Amino acid sequence: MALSEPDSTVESISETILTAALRRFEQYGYGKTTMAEIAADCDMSAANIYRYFENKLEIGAQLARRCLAQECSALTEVIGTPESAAVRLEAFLLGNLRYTYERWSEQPRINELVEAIARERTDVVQEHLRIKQELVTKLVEDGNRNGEFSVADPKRAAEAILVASTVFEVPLFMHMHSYEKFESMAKNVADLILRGLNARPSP
Amino acid sequence: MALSEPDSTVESISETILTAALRRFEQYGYGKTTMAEIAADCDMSAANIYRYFENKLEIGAQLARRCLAQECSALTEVIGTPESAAVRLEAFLLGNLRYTYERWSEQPRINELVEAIARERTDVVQEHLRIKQELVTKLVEDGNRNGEFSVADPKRAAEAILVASTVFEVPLFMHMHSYEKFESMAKNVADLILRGLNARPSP
DNA sequence: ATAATGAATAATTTCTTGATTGTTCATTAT
DNA sequence: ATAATGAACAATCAAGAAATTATTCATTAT
Repeated sequence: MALSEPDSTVESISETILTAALRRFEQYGYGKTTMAEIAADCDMSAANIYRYFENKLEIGAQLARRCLAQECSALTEVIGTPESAAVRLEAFLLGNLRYTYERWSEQPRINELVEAIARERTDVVQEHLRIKQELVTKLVEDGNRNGEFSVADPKRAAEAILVASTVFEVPLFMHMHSYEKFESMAKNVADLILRGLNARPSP
Repeated sequence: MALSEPDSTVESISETILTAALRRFEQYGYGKTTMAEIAADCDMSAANIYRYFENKLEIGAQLARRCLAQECSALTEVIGTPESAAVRLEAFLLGNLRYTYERWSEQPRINELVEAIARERTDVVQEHLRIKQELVTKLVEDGNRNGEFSVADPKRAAEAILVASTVFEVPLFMHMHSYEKFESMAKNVADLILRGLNARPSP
């Protein structure tokens, strides 16, 4: 059961603990796994974990950070494509949705972790949103640069875009519609954001 | 304690019950008020309430419907203004936010009711959203008519607008920011929706 | 007939208590 | 010194009993 980890630097031991915790959280959920179990998986005492992590919630927070960072890097790829900014914005919204939905439907346990963190470690979520906003800001600036967009305040626009895509980011909503319905909603929102409502001077 | 209600039609008695229930729900919350208490306020037995309502949840559902209908009529007023469609759309988003925020901060008990209904009577919420979508559809069509907007599918656009304003409709989010912050977010979203990201042919 | 009730039942909630678990710390090993 | 532990303590959780409450229905009033 023990994870093989020959090193014994603080980093590698922390890593061992995180890996063990993740395995437990995935399989049994955050609430049901005990510090003693995590410790046993690492061949150490529960008390010793506290030399590496402040408490259980902090272990959860670090894992959640990784999980969310993974999402961000997936979205970064989507955004880094050589497509038009418009296409990439829609891909961002759809990717956002896909990630949330798949985590909700395929890893309900991990989702339990994310919800606990959202409740008790607001800072982690805030930071995640900040990073996402940076991503979108970059995308909008990109669109400005190549003439697709003409947005005066890209940061402001990025914030609005994130706010508008809240439904696609929060697992809580996922039970309300089918994936297909959400997909159609995301496309509609992308369309709305891209074109706006204003009439254009017709040529 | 009894509510004065001289009539004895089914409607008036139902009304008496609803009024008593609302007073209890406002003061003590949905969960804490008992059918016996509501009945006592109406000078009748708990059993008799079941001659007028299927069960406690149905009383809650009817009150929630009224509460939500009140919101809709407030928003209808906002939309019925002789302002431009753009101004009215922003007013709609801000009104939406204001209603949610005030109910959350000033009537936390009633909010408890709304949450119970959202969980166990999805139909009531769905209907509310449908009506709201109609409102926005009208507004968009209005904008189309007077040349402010040029939206091919107003219903579709209205759906997207509602989806994009989810944060302002769900009490659950209200604790995340101050009212001022939300106000600024709503304005940003309104701006985004109205103008879109696309570059316009500059005159 | 219709309206209303009290008593009976079923479902929920609350409370209590024991066990489990997170966390600390004095002590032991390396 | 640093790393690790077992024992102790406090907080939380779980199970089941007790009580409360929603709901039904046979019966009584109007």
